[in-house]
Amino acid sequence: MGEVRKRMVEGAAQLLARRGLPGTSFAEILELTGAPRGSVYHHFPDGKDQLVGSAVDLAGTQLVDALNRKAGAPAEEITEHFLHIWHSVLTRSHCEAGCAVLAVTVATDSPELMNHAVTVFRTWRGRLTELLELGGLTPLHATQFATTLIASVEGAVVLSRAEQNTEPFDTVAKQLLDQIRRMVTTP
Amino acid sequence: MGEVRKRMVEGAAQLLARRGLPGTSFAEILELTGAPRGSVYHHFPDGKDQLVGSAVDLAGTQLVDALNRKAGAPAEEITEHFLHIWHSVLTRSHCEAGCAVLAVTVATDSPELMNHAVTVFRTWRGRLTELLELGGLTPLHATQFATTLIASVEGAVVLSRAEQNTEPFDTVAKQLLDQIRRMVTTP
DNA sequence: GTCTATACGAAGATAGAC
DNA sequence: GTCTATCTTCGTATAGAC
Repeated sequence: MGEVRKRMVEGAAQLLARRGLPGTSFAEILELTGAPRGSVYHHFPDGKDQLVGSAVDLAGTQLVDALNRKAGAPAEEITEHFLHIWHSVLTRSHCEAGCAVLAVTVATDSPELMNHAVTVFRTWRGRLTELLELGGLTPLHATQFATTLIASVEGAVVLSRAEQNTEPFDTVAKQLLDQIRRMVTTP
Repeated sequence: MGEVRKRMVEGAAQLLARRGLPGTSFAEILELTGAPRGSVYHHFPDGKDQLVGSAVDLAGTQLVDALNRKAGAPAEEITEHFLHIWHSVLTRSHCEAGCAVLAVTVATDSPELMNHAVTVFRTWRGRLTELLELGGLTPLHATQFATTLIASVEGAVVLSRAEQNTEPFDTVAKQLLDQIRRMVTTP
């Protein structure tokens, strides 16, 4: 896997999160990464869809990798970690960035690209469910809470980005933590 | 307010919800509504931003109007109604449509348009807070839950649309109802 | 692998007649 | 208010040399 290609995929993921699908053009990616224009279709013969699809996959695996670092921890800690990751996305970008995968789902017409996004969402739900179950939740609670956690955080990130303020996110995060604590203490 | 203009705004709102900001082009709007091409810049002298901004405003007021029909009802019923509205958006469109306001926030570069979206989100939070408080919640619980309700539902709609299935939404909705019931019974 | 140049199409916007 | 025609910009994609 080439170094240039990797930088382009990372750049695309960043642009998706910050400016959405229409804002993720070749011109912007090349400017951001300094990659050579001539190599775009060398690395991505299928064009933009292939590049964006790779960026979605990258965003997917990055989050899974981050979650896996807490494998075996109690469900409450898994939740805290998941919330921390997304809080960092907001703070590190001064509330300019959101979720690259969500950005694709609401703007693409390509079934191919949508499949990438769906796969990532499924993977997140699946892995989060496993980790929560490993962390002490019943299988039912684990699946249900994993879904709510992802949905709520995705929505909270959207609200906080719109407001340019982490307050909406923090408010939602607090309630999610309350919820997981109740689940842990009263099974 | 002209009849044609109204149809164009409604069409834009629908396209935003279904195909996102890039999919909401003049050509599509004209095809969908049958409006005359020649009158686009007559009704919207400031072009696309003005049209999309109006569509966002429309989506905003439509939801507020729908919520207001339950004014005075218990908090649990307000919550059910809010969930029902968004569930209908999914089922009526066979999971093809989502939230027009969210679609704009993650794809626009225009601060002007973002302001429209932020205002709508704030209005929703504000009105929902009032209705929940009117329905028996403490002021603190009302603000907090209003934010969580909007964030969770927005995220759940995204997941369900991606999956082409209301299951993620239903899972999240169930937990939100559990939560509001706990808030009502244990103040 | 990378370059320049360019074709092609889509979408937003404008001009001027009716 | 509505029409046709046209301009411009931008973004994707291709061609062919180095």
